[in-house]
Amino acid sequence: MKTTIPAVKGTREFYPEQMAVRNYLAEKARQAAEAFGYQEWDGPFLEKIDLYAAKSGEELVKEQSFVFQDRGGELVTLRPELTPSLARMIAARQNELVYPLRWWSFGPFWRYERPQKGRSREFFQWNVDMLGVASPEADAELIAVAATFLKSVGLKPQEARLFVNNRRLMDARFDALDIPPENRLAVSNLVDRRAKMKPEAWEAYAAEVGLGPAQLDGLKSLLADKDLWKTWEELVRLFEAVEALGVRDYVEFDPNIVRGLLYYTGTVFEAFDLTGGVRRAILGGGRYDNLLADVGGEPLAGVGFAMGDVVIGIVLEERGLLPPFPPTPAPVLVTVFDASRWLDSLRLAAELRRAGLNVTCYPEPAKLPRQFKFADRMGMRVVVVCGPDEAAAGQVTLKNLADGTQVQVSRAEAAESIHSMLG
RNA sequence: GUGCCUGUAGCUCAAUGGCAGAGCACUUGACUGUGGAUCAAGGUGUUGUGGGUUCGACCCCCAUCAGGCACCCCA
Repeated sequence: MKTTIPAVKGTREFYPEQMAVRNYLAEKARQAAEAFGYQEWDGPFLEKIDLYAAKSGEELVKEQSFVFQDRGGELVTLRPELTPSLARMIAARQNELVYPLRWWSFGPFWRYERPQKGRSREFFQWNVDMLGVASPEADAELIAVAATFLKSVGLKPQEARLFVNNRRLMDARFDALDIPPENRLAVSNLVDRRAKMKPEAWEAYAAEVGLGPAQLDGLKSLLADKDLWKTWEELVRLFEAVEALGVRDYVEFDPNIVRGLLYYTGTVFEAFDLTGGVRRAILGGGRYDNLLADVGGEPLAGVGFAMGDVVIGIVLEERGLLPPFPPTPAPVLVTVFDASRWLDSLRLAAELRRAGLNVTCYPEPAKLPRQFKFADRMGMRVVVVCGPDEAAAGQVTLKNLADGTQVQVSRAEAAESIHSMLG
């Protein structure tokens, strides 16, 4: 026992019940993306570190990447995000691809962080992007994909919501407050930080950033103005489109959403759990119209979002929204009565499989109570017994574990009876 | 990278500085052709590791390792 090697810090082990959750999330993500016509794609899991040097934040590359030297001496990293791979792959075939391009992906990512609630070092992320369209209506579609997903996993508008803002709007308002362009990043960070700080500390931070009392008052009333979006055409059109797409109740304007990533140029949005639990964003995204040009491609407008599997998993777990997953994919157990009937049980199981059923045959002769208990604990629904009595009569016994009833039928019609028992 | 908290049975956790325990789980039986419920019986620990204080340490002190939570950053 003492010699066991623990799992790597920040990784998660997917026992069958956790694997079922992961597959469930991936499947719901697929359905939401495909309902809007997005194509599935993926990039490499290993990339050269240089790919991220250009556009990702300094910290992401220098502090949070799993970097190592390969045998050829090259510095490679387990991918910490997908967007740079997306930009490269699109730039490489920019003239051949069909626009507007709608792509989605679900796969593993790694970031060397201190693990905590909602954050692990190895996680899965759903990415959805549209390139080639610069309209607010395109932004609205991405928001609708996200809202469709939230709805499909059972989250109601009063439980989870997408908060939307626009960087150009905020920049215009910062200008109106005489906040110089070189201070915008610092002020954006200030806004981003507000929810996590005490008011006094936040105001002290504001002074540090260089805001005067009048500017601070202006900023505070700006951030309190829930109707600010009505003054900005892009957002007016976005909300009209969101309404037309049928997800308006999942979307709300919030001037406090700015997001950390540098490459967002217009619309930005984040989804949060409204019911407490986790204070982290479930998903986040926005418009990035300069990214392709920044990696050497022709200018190409883009909008997209990413959702990690960890936070949404916690939210659904805490809200009791995860459906029950049967432990086994086989709802039928064929018992082995004794050694003399062993091979016949194998034959019977094979017959049932040929009839389209997923069937587990108990792997050895054992007392029936043990075999029934096994079926019960594995969540099976029908147990098939073919002992000496049934065999002599050419029949099998079928027991329905849900209600305890059982019937004897001829072996030839066993499969059909089981099908009808399973509904 | 910074701060706080926690390491005791397979799991969740007790134990004033004085004999290391309970629940759950597990195995067996009551029930040798039928699961869940109930009852009974069964055994499991280098108290994370190394040192120190003490007549005596799970408990106090130091170091170390591991984990959790928050910050940072972000999905």
